[in-house]
Amino acid sequence: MSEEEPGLAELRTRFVRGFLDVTIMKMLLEEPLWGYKMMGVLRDRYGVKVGPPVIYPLLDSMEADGLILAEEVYSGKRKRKVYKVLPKGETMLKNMDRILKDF
Amino acid sequence: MSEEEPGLAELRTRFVRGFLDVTIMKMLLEEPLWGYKMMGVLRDRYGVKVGPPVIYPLLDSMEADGLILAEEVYSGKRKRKVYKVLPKGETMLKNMDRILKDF
DNA sequence: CCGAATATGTCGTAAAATCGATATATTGTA
DNA sequence: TACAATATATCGATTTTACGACATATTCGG
Repeated sequence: MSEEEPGLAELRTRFVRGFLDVTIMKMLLEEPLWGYKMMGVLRDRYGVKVGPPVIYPLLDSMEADGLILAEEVYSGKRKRKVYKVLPKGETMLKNMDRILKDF
Repeated sequence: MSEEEPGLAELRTRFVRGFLDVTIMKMLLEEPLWGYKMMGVLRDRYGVKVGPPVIYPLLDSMEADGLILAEEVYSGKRKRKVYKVLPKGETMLKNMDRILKDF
């Protein structure tokens, strides 16, 4: 009916995909998360489908960069790698805020 | 000397490259620009090198999408395609602002 | 006890982005 | 008059990124 607007949803998807690392760290400030849970939050909150081949290598590289740190949490025999943001990651988030504010 | 921080400059480059269309429209709100001039502004203001094979097809597709409109301006025999932002482009910028504000 | 959901992870290809090189023409400067 | 800068535009190869499909193991509900 209405002509397609330059979709808010599409822009948000672009932003989340383009700054998935930053988005993940923002999410981590709100609640403890592990890879599988992140995929669900990204789907439910942003409508962005992020699969295992995207999330797990990304989390590994972010940890290697010193942005986040994993802690292995067991509930029974099930292992979860719960992440938290490190100081370097917090600096990155502050820099991101500055860029977005200036824009 | 100091270890590399999660660079403000690198983040800005990522943002500009990832949202080159949006960045260009923001620039167009401030001053009239054409492709060649845009490359210089992007280099001088953001330190982002954007070459001809990137800028010209992008401007064409943005015009095809109805985001911007080109006007051919002649100074002598030299042709410049000066762009302005169309309503659809303004809507996109407003949506972008909303996303960045919510983030 | 079986299937769906949870949880992490990789392979290999397919799609997309990037970017140097090239092409053409005009204008300004030394 | 020759060279640098302005201005638009494309080709093609390389590099990067995305993503379906697969693999493995645990847990929970019916």
